[in-house]
This record gives sequence, structure tokens and C-alpha cells, in this order.
Amino acid sequence: MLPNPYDHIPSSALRPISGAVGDTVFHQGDPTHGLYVVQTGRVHLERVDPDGERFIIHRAQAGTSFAEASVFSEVYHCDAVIVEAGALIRIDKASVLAAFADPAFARAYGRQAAQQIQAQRQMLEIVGIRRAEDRVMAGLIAGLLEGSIVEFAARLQLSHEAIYRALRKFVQDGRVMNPSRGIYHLHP
Amino acid sequence: MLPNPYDHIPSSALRPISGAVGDTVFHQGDPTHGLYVVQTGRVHLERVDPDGERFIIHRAQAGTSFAEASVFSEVYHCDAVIVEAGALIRIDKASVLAAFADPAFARAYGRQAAQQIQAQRQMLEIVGIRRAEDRVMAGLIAGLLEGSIVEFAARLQLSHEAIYRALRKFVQDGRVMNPSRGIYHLHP
DNA sequence: ATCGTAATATGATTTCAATCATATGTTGCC
DNA sequence: GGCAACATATGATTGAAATCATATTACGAT
Repeated sequence: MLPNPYDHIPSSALRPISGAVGDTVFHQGDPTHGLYVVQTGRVHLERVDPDGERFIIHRAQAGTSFAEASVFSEVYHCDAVIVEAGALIRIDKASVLAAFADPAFARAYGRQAAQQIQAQRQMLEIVGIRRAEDRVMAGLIAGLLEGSIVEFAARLQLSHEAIYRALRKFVQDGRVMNPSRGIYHLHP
Repeated sequence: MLPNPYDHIPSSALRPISGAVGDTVFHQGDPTHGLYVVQTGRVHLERVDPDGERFIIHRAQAGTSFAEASVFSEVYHCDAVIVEAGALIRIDKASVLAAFADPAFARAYGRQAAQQIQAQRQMLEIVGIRRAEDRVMAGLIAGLLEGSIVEFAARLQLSHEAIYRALRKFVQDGRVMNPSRGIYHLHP
């Protein structure tokens, strides 16, 4: 996220929003306003099915944006619900569209989008690997083991126990080094 | 993909490529050339780990593009291998970057990217659902059951047997209609 | 028409990851 | 220093989905 595309948008177009847990930033079917950048807190995008059952489309973390697609469409079929209090910035739809006339914004946006797409593709391939061991190895190769094993497990959508077992196996097989408790990395 | 961003690129910048199964379009670490559009056939993007084991980062289908991120970086850490013979188009890196000066291209690219990101996010949430029944229901709600059950199963990363069982359950519970063999849809 | 292939559909069995249980190590805090 | 909360780590059990097996049906090619 080095060259943040939103640096190229005039600050007059940025609308700060603060919200409490449970607040709905926008509703499914609302005429859309623009895109949102999460500065702090967490937001879930949820879709409500005909039976009233709701399921989560996306979990937006601090430092990420959401509802980008709404800039290009009349309606957006999600509720955005604040699940951890924080601060958001809303950028007007028209302002985003106007910003595309600035090649610097356009390229920054394109770069960010392309990287995100690539990262997501990789995640889809990785979580599609059935065997826990293979998935963990793919995660290691992809450099996803940053931070704790618990976070790594969440990223890979495996239980942390499954991660420990796979790592132990790799260490026994000499494929992974475990220089100290909680530290694992691939043999060079 | 209605307004295809690549319609805005001068045809002089489009380089047709044809390849046979097993051909490598580009190698990991090659200086990058641009992005590729798959017209027919299929291409895999693979990464080779230190042990020589290769794992698939992405499967590019006909009608999709790949290596978009390479436009913004010096190197791209994948091999692109043709797994089904077909025709590709390569668009020069410089041509893509230049095209961002055209607001029509920039917006079309932004729209396409935003939609793709949204779709991928949704897929990540869906394949993250553990229970087969819940995953199938989420897939139905998301409108992913287009075409055959086998394709649906592949999209959801479940065995087709698991799909049939879940669908049968839903039909028994009256949540899904099965007007004829192979046809399933949600009750309104 | 019929042959072959693939999709649809279910039942039986196996596998493997989740879950449960438990212990130790680590970190921050009053 | 001692306690609480959490991460690390493994073993035992369970459960759910994959796999295997087997029909039936659809569809195109010859």
C-alpha cells in the first residue's frame, strides 16, 4: 500500500465517520455514496438472504478500504456493520470517479487493485488445498507465517493444533527449522 | 466485464501469442513484459519453492487476464504454463501504464478490478465456511450455481457428492426446489 | 440405434482435521 | 512476585467430508 491512491484525492472529498459497535454504516439497497477507508476498528459487510439469515461477505480491517465496487454501481447488496468501534473515512462516489482523470491516482489505484487481486488469488488457491500438511507448506512458501501460529492458523483456515502437528512433522523431516519455541522457517 | 478495459488500448499494443500444452509463457524472475489476456485455452501460474516443489498460484481461464500486477513491478514470481492449448494476447507493460492517462481506460479498469476484488472476497468468505451444508447454502445465495453441479462443487471446493447430499437435504427441508434432474434453486 | 463418456444421484467406508483435554511456557499487570 | 490471559505444544476422541462403489440418466458421436 506504499503509494496510497487516496493521497491523490482532495481532502475536501474525505468525510470522516465515527461509529459504535452495531452501527450500520450503510444498508443493503441504499443508493450508494462512495467508498470507505477503515482507519481504526473493524467493519463487516453482510448480506441478508430471503430467510433472514445473514452471512458475512467481508471483514474489513483497519488500514483497508471497502465498498470500492459501489463507486461503479447504483446499488450495493450488503449491509456494512461496525463490529469494533473506530473511525472511517467516506469518499464521495463522484470524487472517486473524478479522480480517475488524474493518471497518478489511476495508476496508484490500479497498482493497489492488481496487488490485492493477486494476493486474494493466492489465498484462494492455498485455502483450496485439502491436506493440512500441504496447506501449511504452501502457507510457509507464500510467507504467510508472520506473527503468531494462531494468526497463521486463522489465515490458513485450519485449527492451530493442525498447524502445530504439520510444523512438527516438517521439523522431524528436516524441511523446516525450529530454532526456538514458536519460531519456524523453511530450510534454505 | 461489460466495458472491457482493453478495448481502450490501441490495437498496435496487442501482441497475439499462441502456445501448446506445456509451453511456458514466461518464467519466474523474467523481466516482466505486461499483462496477458487469455482468449482460449487455460494457463496456470506456478511458483517453484526451494525444494523444486511447484504449487499453483492461479488458474487463468479463457476470457480472463493474468499477471496484471507485473505491470507495476520489475519481476513477477511465477511461471506461466499453458495447460490447455489456446491463444493469448500480451499487452505491453508500457502500453498499459500509458493507458492510465485515458480516464475511460482508468475507470473501466477500476470498475473491473473492484468487481473482481469483491467477487474474490466473497469466494474467500464462502470457502472459509466449514460445514458443507452451510457452504452450499452460501453458494446458492451468492448465485454460484450456474452450470453443472460438478462446476459448482469445484467452485465451492467440495466434492460433488457433498453437494448432492446437501442439496437433497435442502429439498427435503423445503428450502430448495428441484423441479427437474440437475436443476436446483432457492425457494422464493 | 448403440456406444462411450460425463453428469446425476446415493449408499458404504475411510480418512483426516476438528474438537476436547491437558500441560507448559510466556507476557503483562497490579 | 504472583496471578491472569494467552501462546505453544501434544495426545485422545469424534465427526464430518472425502473417497470408493454403483446405478441411472443424458448427450454426442459414429
